[in-house]
Amino acid sequence: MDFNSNKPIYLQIADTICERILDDQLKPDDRIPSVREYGAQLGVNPNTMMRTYEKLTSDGIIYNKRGIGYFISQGAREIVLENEKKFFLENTLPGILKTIKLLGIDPSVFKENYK
Amino acid sequence: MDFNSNKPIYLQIADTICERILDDQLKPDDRIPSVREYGAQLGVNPNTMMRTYEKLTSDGIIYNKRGIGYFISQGAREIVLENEKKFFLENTLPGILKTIKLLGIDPSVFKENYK
Amino acid sequence: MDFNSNKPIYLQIADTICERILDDQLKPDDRIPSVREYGAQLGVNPNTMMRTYEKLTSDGIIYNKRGIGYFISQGAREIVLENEKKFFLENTLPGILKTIKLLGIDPSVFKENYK
Amino acid sequence: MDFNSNKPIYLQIADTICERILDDQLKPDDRIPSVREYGAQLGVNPNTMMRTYEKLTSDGIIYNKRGIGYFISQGAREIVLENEKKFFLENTLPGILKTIKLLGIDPSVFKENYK
DNA sequence: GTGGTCTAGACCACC
DNA sequence: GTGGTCTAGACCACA
Repeated sequence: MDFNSNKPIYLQIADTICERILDDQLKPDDRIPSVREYGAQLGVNPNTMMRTYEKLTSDGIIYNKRGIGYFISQGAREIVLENEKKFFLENTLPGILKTIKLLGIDPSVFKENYK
Repeated sequence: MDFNSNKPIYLQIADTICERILDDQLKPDDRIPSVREYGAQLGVNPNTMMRTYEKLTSDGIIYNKRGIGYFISQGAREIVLENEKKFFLENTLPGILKTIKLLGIDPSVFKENYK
Repeated sequence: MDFNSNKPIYLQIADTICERILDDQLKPDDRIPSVREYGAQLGVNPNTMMRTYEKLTSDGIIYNKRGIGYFISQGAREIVLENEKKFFLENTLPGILKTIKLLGIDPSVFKENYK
Repeated sequence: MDFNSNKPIYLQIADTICERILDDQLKPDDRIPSVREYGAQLGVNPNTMMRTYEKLTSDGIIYNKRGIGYFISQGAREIVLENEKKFFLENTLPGILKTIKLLGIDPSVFKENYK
């Protein structure tokens, strides 16, 4: 957690969870800690955790059983991958291409540094 | 101008100016419009324009003649290039490599889409 | 059982029981399963079942013999019918009329879909 | 505002705004009050207002200009109508039909009471 | 125990 | 002035 980042904490936490899903550390129907528990763990207010969980729920990545807790959705990994892929191709890639062209950087740096 | 972007408007405007410098549409000692004029043009508050000019001034990209206006600095193009190159190699590149690896994107997309 | 519905689970279960009463699947003095048994059947906490039974008891729809179990009351069917009729005419109907008027839905959809 | 309703306040407020949109009291690009102003008006915490505005934004009904305020979206009325129609046909109608059948209510009550 | 909603008050970036 | 995020603490319904 970077408390000074310009990226909201609740989204940073969401990202962390998404990464764990991609890594298969979190699998469908796994329970994730309660807002209170996780909040205490991270030194963050339960309300902030709640915002994270709301966001992930509306994205279909986790689901809720009332009074019990939050769980990873069935299609979670696919949704996360899809989101990130989309974000990359739409937002990141065009900027990159424009930039390296402007800066005169050879596009093969990517292949060379790719391992 | 994208008023809903998460990127501050004043930085979006700064970017626009930097791009014109890179394109040689703006050359050293060219005068750029006053905050009022430019602001009216873009439908933006003069205060916001002022922040743009302050930022570019502190970067050494433009300079001010009191009572006359703002002008492109001598080394402007080089500074802009240098800034962007540095930013790209330090901040953007590592993230890109990590991401495309995670998403299973072939690094040759860059070469293919490069024109 | 829909664990994500905004309707409490204990009320969903109560509704299920009421429907069986209306259908004559459950008749006066029939015994209904114990909270443990029924709870296990539905994958629901016995506490939740208890709330269902408490609610139905206070409505006079079921009654309890200590140490033996819960049973359907004599007037159960009439009570359920009465409750639902009252609820419908008081709460549901006015909202429906307002809504279909606003949405421009023809009130004959009811007659058409009624089978 | 009904502070004792089981429906969250922030959703009640959202509904109010949606109704005004349907009534054409609020038209595209109209500004709605700031979270502080509207909150004070309704005797509600600005945070609660914020939740309302977040919800409506994610539904595409209003949009935000940073530092300026929230405004009605172009397609707002259509979205609201669509949402309510969908909700009615999917959630409300089936229950109604089931109920009136069970209760032995003649479906022509709708036509008769419709004005 | 769990989540869901709400308040009060704070700080920040941006216009 | 605007929204956006966060904390602390409260109360409630539900399991």
